[in-house]
Amino acid sequence: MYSIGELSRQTGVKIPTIRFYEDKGLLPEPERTAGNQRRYDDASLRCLRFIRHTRDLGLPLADIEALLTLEGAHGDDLNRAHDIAERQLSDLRDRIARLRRLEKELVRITRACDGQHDHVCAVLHAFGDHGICESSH
Amino acid sequence: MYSIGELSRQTGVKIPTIRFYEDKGLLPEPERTAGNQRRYDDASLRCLRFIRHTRDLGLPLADIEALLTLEGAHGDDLNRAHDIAERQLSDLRDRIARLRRLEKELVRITRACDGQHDHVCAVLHAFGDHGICESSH
DNA sequence: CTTGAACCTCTAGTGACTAGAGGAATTACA
DNA sequence: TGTAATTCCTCTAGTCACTAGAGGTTCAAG
Repeated sequence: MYSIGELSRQTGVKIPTIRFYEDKGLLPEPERTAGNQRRYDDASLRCLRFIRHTRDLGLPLADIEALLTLEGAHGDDLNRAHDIAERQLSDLRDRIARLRRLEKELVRITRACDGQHDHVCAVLHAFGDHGICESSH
Repeated sequence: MYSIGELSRQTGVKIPTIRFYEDKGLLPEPERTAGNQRRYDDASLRCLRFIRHTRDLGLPLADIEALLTLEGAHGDDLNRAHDIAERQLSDLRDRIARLRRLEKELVRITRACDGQHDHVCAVLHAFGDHGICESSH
């Protein structure tokens, strides 16, 4: 049995966030002491680790909830879990591609006035200048 | 002179968002018609395009505001603009590196049950399994 | 048995919008 | 000039995923 603080230490999830997940129905309501404090078991620990990990992967809480209700599912439901993962992957690839384009442009911008800022810095101009960049974003 | 709708069409920024920027002090308060509707000039249009573009680059509104107040600045202030751009670039590179790691892991996860979902889908297991992945995130 | 750390609930704030209600102004066309 | 459609106005509240703080209670160690 863990207190909320211990659970927090074990998982790296902050205490208010744990309570927030409980509130949202992602984490099952734990037992309580006579004094109303939360006491968690290993199932809760695993569940919270699952949430933490999937959050780190960038899944929104709604998707995580869907996955949690699918646990131990069979047949079609499993396809749904698979779908969530695939959709997530393609989202991720989009995000990466987009950021790569922006990186290029930021490089251009910072180069624009590297070294001498004599009079008018090109950075400000470059920031505002959408026309220069090759890709529309 | 543009109405708010026209400005929105020209820049791709949604109407409520334009008003929101004005509220936050990013966009100067425009003139109004006798009937209290906003009328924008080309300076506003340029300003909004600047905001739009820098937002697309991932800058938070606070940084954008800082850049806007630096417009036409000299000397040390220009270094600040440069700093904002450099900081933004390194943030961006961090984000990209992180997402690349996550991509790898999502690939692993989706591969885990490609094809046959006979009985227990490995996706769910893989999502929860933090130990498998090479990098801690 | 006392003290200090950890816990409780509840409200409100963050960033960057977005949606909707309820009403007023503008524009297009007859 | 009339009227209907469209656009605009302000204001409030909701989104997501937390985070911070107030004010009070309970637990664990010495």
